[in-house]
Amino acid sequence: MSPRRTIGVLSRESGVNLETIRYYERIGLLPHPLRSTNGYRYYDETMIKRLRFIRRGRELGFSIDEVKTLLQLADNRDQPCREADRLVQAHLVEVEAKIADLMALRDVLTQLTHCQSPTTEHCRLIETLEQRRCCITSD
Amino acid sequence: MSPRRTIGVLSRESGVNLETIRYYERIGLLPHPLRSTNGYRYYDETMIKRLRFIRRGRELGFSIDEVKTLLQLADNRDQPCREADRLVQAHLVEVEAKIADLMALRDVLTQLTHCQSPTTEHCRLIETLEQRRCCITSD
DNA sequence: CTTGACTCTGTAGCGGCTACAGGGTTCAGG
DNA sequence: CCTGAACCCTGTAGCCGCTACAGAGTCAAG
Repeated sequence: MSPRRTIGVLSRESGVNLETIRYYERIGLLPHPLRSTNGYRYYDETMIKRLRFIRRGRELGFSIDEVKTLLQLADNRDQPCREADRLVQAHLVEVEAKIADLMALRDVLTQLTHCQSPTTEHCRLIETLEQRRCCITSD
Repeated sequence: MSPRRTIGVLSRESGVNLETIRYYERIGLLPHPLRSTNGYRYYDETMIKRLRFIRRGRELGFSIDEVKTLLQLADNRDQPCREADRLVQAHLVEVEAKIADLMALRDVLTQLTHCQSPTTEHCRLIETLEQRRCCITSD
């Protein structure tokens, strides 16, 4: 008999932090597992898959709620793919907006680098913070 | 006599949320203002500048602690500009890393869009979450 | 005198974890 | 049989940077 899959084992197998697993259970992202008489959680191997699914979804930047939806979609395979596609599209729009924001920010910061002023009296950054109307236009 | 500058007025003048101003005072980013006998905070016009400075620093993505440092630099103009430059550089590195991350993410997401599968049985996103090793390489 | 707009303090919530404290359990080595 | 390490448990608090109350006091216009 292989040793039973406690939370620590599952954590190592799935690559998800042990405390995070308990957190996911608490917020309803993971089902309540079986408990031994000593109160320990024991998991079957389907939980590894489920946690990896969650981890990948999070790595792709989906929120917990979105991951929850995706899990439901994965569990009910007869539903149309449109919902998943919609999530991806919406997320893609957000990511692209964030990229644009950061690139504008990068341009401003680049202009502020390599200021060789011996004092901050004429420091570009400080002057920018004090005088400019607004560096980032959107919002 | 113009009406005294209460926190609400300062909020409107600086573009910083009223509750945020109180929060900044609490964490030591803003000095304690004068108080009237009724307990109301009253601000002089230098506070507008200070708050705008903070707001712009935040818009540029600097953390509260970094903004605190920048405020000190702005207050002590005889110090070399190097410290400010160092902050900008470090921040720029972070921003560029984040852009790179998001662009990789965008590429993955783009590949996942426009899945026309009538069910999620062969949905690209779901399959990706279930099967792929890892979409984002770094970490 | 009332009404409504302001102000105050203190605390709790957001997301997504992470890190304890203070206890119980299990197992291997001596 | 005992000890100690390595687990496990619950519950709560902290992180960041705000934001949103509740419940109270204050002020000025009509």
